[in-house]
Amino acid sequence: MSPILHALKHDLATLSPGERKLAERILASPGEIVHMGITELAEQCQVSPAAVTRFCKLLHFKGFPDFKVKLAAEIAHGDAAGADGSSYQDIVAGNPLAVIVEAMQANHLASIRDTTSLLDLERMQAAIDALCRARRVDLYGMATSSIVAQDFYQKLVRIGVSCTAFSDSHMQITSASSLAAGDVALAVSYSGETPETADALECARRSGATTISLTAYGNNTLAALADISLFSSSLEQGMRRGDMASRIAQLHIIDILFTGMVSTRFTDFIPKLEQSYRNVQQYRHKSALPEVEASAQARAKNQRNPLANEQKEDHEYERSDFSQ
Amino acid sequence: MSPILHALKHDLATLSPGERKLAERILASPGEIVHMGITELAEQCQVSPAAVTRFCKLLHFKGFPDFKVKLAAEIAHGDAAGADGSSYQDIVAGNPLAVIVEAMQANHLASIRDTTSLLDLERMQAAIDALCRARRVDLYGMATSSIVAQDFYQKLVRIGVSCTAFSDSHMQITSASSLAAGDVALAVSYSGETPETADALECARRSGATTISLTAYGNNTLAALADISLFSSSLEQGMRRGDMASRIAQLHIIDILFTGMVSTRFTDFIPKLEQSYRNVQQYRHKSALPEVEASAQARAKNQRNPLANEQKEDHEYERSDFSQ
DNA sequence: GCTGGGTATGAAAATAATTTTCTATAATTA
DNA sequence: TAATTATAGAAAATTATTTTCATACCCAGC
Repeated sequence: MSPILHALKHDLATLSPGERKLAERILASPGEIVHMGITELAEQCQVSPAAVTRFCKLLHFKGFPDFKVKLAAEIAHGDAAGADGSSYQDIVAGNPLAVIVEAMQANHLASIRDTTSLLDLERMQAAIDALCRARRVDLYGMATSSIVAQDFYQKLVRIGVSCTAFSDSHMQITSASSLAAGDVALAVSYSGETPETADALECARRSGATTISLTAYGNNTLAALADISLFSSSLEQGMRRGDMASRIAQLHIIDILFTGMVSTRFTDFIPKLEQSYRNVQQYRHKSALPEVEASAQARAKNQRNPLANEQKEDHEYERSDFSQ
Repeated sequence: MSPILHALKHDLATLSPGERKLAERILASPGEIVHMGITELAEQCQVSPAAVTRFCKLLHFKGFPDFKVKLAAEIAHGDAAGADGSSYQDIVAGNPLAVIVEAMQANHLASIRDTTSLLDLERMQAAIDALCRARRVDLYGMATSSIVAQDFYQKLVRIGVSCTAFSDSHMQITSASSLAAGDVALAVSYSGETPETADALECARRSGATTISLTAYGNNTLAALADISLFSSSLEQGMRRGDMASRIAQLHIIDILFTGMVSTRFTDFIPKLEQSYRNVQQYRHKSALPEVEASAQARAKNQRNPLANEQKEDHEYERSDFSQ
């Protein structure tokens, strides 16, 4: 099921009566909703059109039309399940490797696709702008989410943005306390309910920083706390180890943020980026175990003589100038 | 390509000038159109809004909103970006965000697909078996690749595999020296030429450990050094910032390795996995800033009263039992 | 049982989006 | 050249959506 519908079902219990009527109607036949006007839907649920708009805002959409378009995209994904494997598959025990591989691919592909179609470009742009203007950037995340924070940290350091990504929650708070207006704090959490991360973001907010959250789609504490809330696709109930797909989706968003930043301030950032890679190559210590090179050369077919080796290396630096 | 876009392209020649301008704009980036109003599209094409409505009617839609919803559903099917399904797009400067998003999606989808199809299941299985048998696992990776190593580290710790993932190259060597036969060392590097990583893997090999490499596809030092070499998809030449896609692909492989391990030794690993998540919830400290919860509640409409809040939390633990 | 503060909700006003109608102009043909 | 038709915009009309505001409601505290 699509992230939107999944989130709806999840939140059903916490919604007000009017909102629940809407949620139930939408879950009953999402395909019809996308061809309705706001008035029609409101009538069918015996609520006012205003309630529908409110409801869509609650779900973090810009309004009813925005909701319709995103919903249409998502239920289209669901239809395509099978052939290309566009729907999430749970991962269970004792499976042959081939099945695991297929399921994993399906999950990862679906989570990237769903995340992209949920994306709100304006909010994304707002986040990019804030990050570009920031004097300092703080990144918060625990456990799985700390990986995502670390990843962004590495990227930001390369373009000379001063930033921290402590995985220690005390340090997170300490750092958050020293933020100022114009700075940015970005908090990552799959559930959006990790207390340590929420604390840090709240602390950053009080310090006057612009706060950004990156969580699974749906209503959660972190998203409510943040000035700009970004979402990755959420998985169905019963999807154990959903954090694998979510982490991929979150990195996908980080990549978009980062590329957006570089694109926005191209002339500032690109030289720094290039320089940082050149310097890593230049100042890198040569192998500590000289024999490694020799034994590796003997085994690697493309490194038969020193000249070929040199050429390969040069080429490699150019080609993968942004990679390790 | 979707039927709508296909029909548009087909009819291009027969359309009037104004209509052709619209058709071309729509074909240029269908993904943007679905988030536009009729006025915005009209302006960009320098035609009147009336022309847009006429155009939609011509295509047998009820009107512009109807067209948008149907188009959204269609491009969701075939993911407009990388329509052919498998070609990488380079990421350049000064692009509008929508283009960046499309390119990023295309790259990530392609890199997961390509990686999967490159997969050698036998080697994969061999790696899984070695990892399952290992008394101890060492993970090596610098910079970007250290993220991947850290990620695997977190997963392995959760199932009680003793393992290390130092990002300090001295510690890597130190740890590698103390490995024994039956242990496993896994080295991650996009280029496969990172000297520090190669040193560590070589050292591990000399200690008698089974060595596994995870690099971009192709001949490289690391792959030559390893007993089992695993590959992620490599990007085309000239692909700058290829490490974004490569990291996603490498995590994809890590996920397969991990799931394969859990699947192989299900009864050993699953209880540990579950227990580790339960313990994280149980021993977690409550929010250090009590007001956070209150202020979050005030903002999060789905947490309107303490009872609903409790219910939500309980439910949350069950649902996201494997996530932060 | 009343009071006060918050929540939920709809009515109506305001705004925005879309469609229709009407008209003008340019192109085409008899 | 005049009649005809296709094209396309301006403006009006319509419709859809959002916002604002007022009210009713619920529940805790007195």
